[in-house]
Amino acid sequence: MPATIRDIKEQTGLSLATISKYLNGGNVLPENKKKIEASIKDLHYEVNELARGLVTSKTRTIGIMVHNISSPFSGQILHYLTEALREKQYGVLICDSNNDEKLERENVKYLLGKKVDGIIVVPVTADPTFLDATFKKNVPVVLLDRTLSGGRFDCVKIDNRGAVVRAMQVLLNNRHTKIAIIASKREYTGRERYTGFGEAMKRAGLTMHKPYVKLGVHSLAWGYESMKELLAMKDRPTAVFTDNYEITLGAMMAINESGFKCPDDISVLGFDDNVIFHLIDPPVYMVKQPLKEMSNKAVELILGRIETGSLEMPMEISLGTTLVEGESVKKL
Amino acid sequence: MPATIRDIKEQTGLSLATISKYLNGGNVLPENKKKIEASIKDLHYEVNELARGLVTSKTRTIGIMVHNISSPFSGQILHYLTEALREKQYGVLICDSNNDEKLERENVKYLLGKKVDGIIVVPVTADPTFLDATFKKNVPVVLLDRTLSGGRFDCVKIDNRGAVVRAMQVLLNNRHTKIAIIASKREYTGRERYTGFGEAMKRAGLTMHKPYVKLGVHSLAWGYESMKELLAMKDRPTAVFTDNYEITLGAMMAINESGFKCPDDISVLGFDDNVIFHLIDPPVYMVKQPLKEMSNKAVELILGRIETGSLEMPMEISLGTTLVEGESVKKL
DNA sequence: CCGTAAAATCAAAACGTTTCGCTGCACAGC
DNA sequence: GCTGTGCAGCGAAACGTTTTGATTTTACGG
Repeated sequence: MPATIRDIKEQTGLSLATISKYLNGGNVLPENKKKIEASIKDLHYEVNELARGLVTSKTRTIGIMVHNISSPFSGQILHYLTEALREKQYGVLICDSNNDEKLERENVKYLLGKKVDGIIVVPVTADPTFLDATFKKNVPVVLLDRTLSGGRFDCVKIDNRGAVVRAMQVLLNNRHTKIAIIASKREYTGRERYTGFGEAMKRAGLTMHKPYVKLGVHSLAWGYESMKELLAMKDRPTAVFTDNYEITLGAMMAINESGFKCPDDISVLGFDDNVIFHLIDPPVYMVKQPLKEMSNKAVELILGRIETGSLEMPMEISLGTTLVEGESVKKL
Repeated sequence: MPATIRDIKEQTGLSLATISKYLNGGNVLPENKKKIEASIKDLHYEVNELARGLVTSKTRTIGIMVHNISSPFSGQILHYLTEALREKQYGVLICDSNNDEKLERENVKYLLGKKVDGIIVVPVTADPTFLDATFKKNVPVVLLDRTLSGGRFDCVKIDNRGAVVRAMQVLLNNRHTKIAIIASKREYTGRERYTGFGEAMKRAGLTMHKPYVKLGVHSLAWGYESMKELLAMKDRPTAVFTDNYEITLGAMMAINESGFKCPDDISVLGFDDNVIFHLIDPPVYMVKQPLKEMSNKAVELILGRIETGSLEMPMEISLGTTLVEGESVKKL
């Protein structure tokens, strides 16, 4: 029912090839150009992307897989990514891996089936094999926020270790020595931040007290439970570093419910800036990631690969972070 | 490079038609079935969805347009929607309207260009004409959370007025009479809730005090500024109804910063449940929407339209809400 | 006015499926 | 032994583009 290039051919008397050329920005005589444009308007013609995709095997669509679509982190990342891609006339096919390795594997298959031109992924799994198929099909991949071993893919992330080492100065400068950490050990970011934490402690000449180290999963519940346990200790830590948004939130909930006061009884230093943390009492001292810059860089990288077909070595880009002051750290 | 149905034809000696029939679940002789399956495995064949889509003009893809992808509401909705659609083997093309009418209009065009089989939309614009094109192209649309005038589209939402009327009982039962409202007037939900608010006041024999009515936009800032103004009044309201997540959050921020205490100095009743509101001090009394049920219903509706091609009258489904108790309302 | 290079146009093939209408076969009922 | 019915299978056409290599038109210097 909708008009095709063939209808335009009938109306203008030109050949398919010429019309196609016009549609793709080629040179046609001004006179013919006029005819074609008039005909397009008259017939309400729009190109059928499916047919075009079939012959070019390009769809101008990027697949995006996020670890968990309902986290605020994903919300912001998706906002920036879709904005940047839209600007370049690319569409996005979004998948939620829901922190599930099996689903993540399926998502890759699904996206390749949809013939996306490239994939941006915030990975759940540490094992990079789930992306093998993209390699075979020559579909470029850019990792976001978390890298994978093997160095086979471009990656945009932040310098997690460095960020934590610097942030820890805040606690150290305020003379904290009994410092705990609540982190996720399942993800790259959590492990990196834990490493940074260890480094900072070591440099300060402090030793890590085993019961103060709470490595678990990326969830509000883990932050909540861990903080409860820390607060219940006879020998309470004076400060806690919390790995991410969900854990920080859970930890603050635990403190608020417990009767203890932050920062009087316990100080908190968090990761992942969010407007929430300016609201709650007290405002939390946080490490803030440059989400917009990360997103833009990821888009730039993947479009570079797609449009130049570049096979250069994958590059890993680490962006810097900033510190957002709060009132959750007490001077001892 | 990837194997096609033609390669299978060569290997099995069968015709294209037979192989296609098999791929689409038709009956073939057990013997041939074996041959085809062996060949598929051998060649790593997978159907080219682009080619299939070209001839069937179905893509098994649903377009989803949300008013603002970085809001927690969208995050949750998207999570449930993608989950339900994935289960039915449908993919999703997600667009962020970013609260921008122009972008919303473009998104419709974009999705239709991508030949989606249907569109689920949380609309920004009140004027339904931006969806006209879907009508012409026979692409079913389901509205989510907000309906549009004209009654031309299926819609899944909650009973906003009723929810507010019932929620207001909490304030009324606690003998509040000086009640303010901070709401967005740009969206359907805000206007409906405002109407419900008015109804509840009227039924209780109370009159709305103009300065207590803050109708503005759906943003943290509006909630924040409005609450500041309310607090600055000589004749302060004793309670405030806040329309949505962002406004409630902003309002709580304003209270916390102002030196006033909730609920001692001012009570708050909010809309949109979120884990945040259990954390902050005090936990907020809230109306909670059944997001999962809403999402599932929307998927059910749109797949029904697509798969049966039904042209029945559009239906509007209103689901009920629940009340989540908090400590933000004071008994007078 | 001719010859030639460059630019514009053309017809036809290709992309990988599904679908249409037809043929051939086996089997049942009379 | 004939007719009728139903099922698998088949070849060919269709879906709406882009691309290729050949051909025509244009422009221009000599």
